[in-house]
Amino acid sequence: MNKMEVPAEKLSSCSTCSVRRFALYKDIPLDSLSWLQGMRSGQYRLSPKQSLYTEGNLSREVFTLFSGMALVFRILPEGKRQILRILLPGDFLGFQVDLDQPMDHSVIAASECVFCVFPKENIRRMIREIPELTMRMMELQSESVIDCHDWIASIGQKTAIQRVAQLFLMVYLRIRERGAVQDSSVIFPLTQHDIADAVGVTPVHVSRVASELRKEQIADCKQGRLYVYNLQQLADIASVKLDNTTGVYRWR
Amino acid sequence: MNKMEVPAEKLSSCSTCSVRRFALYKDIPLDSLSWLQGMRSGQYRLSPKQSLYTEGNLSREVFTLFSGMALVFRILPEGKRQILRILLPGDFLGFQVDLDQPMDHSVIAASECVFCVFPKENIRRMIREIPELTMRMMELQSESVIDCHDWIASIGQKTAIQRVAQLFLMVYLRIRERGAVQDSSVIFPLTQHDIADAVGVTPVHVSRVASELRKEQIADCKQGRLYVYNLQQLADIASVKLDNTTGVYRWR
DNA sequence: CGCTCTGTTGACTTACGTCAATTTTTGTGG
DNA sequence: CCACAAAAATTGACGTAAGTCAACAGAGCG
Repeated sequence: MNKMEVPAEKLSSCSTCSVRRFALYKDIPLDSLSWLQGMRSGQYRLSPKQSLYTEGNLSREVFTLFSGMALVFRILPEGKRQILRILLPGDFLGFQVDLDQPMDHSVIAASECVFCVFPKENIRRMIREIPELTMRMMELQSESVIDCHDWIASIGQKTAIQRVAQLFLMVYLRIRERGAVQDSSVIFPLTQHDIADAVGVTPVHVSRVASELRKEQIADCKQGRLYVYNLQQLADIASVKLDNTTGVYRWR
Repeated sequence: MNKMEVPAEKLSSCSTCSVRRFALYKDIPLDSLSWLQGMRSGQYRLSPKQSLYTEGNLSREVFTLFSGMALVFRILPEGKRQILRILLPGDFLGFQVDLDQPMDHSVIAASECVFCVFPKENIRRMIREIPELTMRMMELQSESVIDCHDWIASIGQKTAIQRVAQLFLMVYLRIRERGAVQDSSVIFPLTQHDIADAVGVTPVHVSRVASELRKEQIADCKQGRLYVYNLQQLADIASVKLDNTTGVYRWR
């Protein structure tokens, strides 16, 4: 069996959820949280490499990643894989307006993952009943499109080292928002093969540019962690303008 | 002055609009069309190369392309341009949930264009007042994300000729849906430079792969038109699976 | 302890980029 | 409608970033 249901007594609770502020539900008032939790049908636990759902299949559920890291990807007819999105805790996935449309992508766990599960009908009900949720939903979708634009511009116009640098930067900053930086490093379970499929180069070449970044003491990724030694230089290489007007470096 | 307001007596009318079936408003009941038209603040006419709005600026308006072809793009710090979306009649653009967020992209006309203009507040009102519009809005956003996924997978994993073939195919099929095919050709005002910036290769190389497709009698693009002589072969080269279960070739 | 997965490194190939000269097409004004 | 300039496309010679192939070295795991 692919994914495991988390037993009822071990389910995490929405009211104390530390990643709710990144989730679809971030603006739901505290007194509605138990109602929200009632909408959730459960949680799935996945081990690395296990699949949540697959391209071409229907899915009756949508998800919020609760913990771990997961990959959204497609397999092309020639068998090549393109990674489309890197999922971090709080990320919402699997939503489609048309319930009977097959998924256009697959999802696998990159590390040990827990997903919160919501039947699609519940999501539709939630959207209908809570107008703010509708706006939040659109906000998330708009962000998705903007992220896609970043990704397209990176793959379309940048060199291999720039793309890898941008990927490292993006993941690092996103994890940092979640407060999970330790000694300027973050958990990073992707293999170089995964990175290669994300940025559209060969694994061998990823190895080369990664060792370049290591040699220059800018960033390193080893033993499941990503070390960023010089954020500004990493951004310069990626040719990304960091906004640090607030004292904290931000993406745009 | 960049864009020209269409004078009131020459405005096109929503009730007879031939591209409404592709637009955000496609499911609005006929008796609400004058109300819809009241939400529209006017129309802009743009000549080729003129800009509708620019990355980094705020925009108080959203748009539906009524006629012509336009390009959504970004300029990267090094001055390179990545085209992110090709706009056809009926396409909705410029929407963001947060009214004070600057645009993440720019839009220019590729041919003579007319855009329907809606103040953002009106769109928000429309969404609030017409629940079906909300769902339709999400549907459009989901489609946008799927299109982005197609685009990413193409430039991430395919060769230059495959990417160009996919672009030709996509544009051809989308225009064909709109019923604007003549002698197996469609209006196509993009230059090879535009194509290059869309698929992430050099204009010189676009010329080479285009002449390859011409030599093989598969497709040709000249004098502002795109000729598709062999749709199936074009799809094969692009490595796109066409669905012709309905007798008509469709993208997925 | 051996097996598999992941990453590294070197030699060689190739798809695509760059530069530059030339032709063709498009647009504009007389 | 033609003349002209500007823009777009083509072609060839040559350069280079990244791909391919292959051997090898650690790391993780039963």
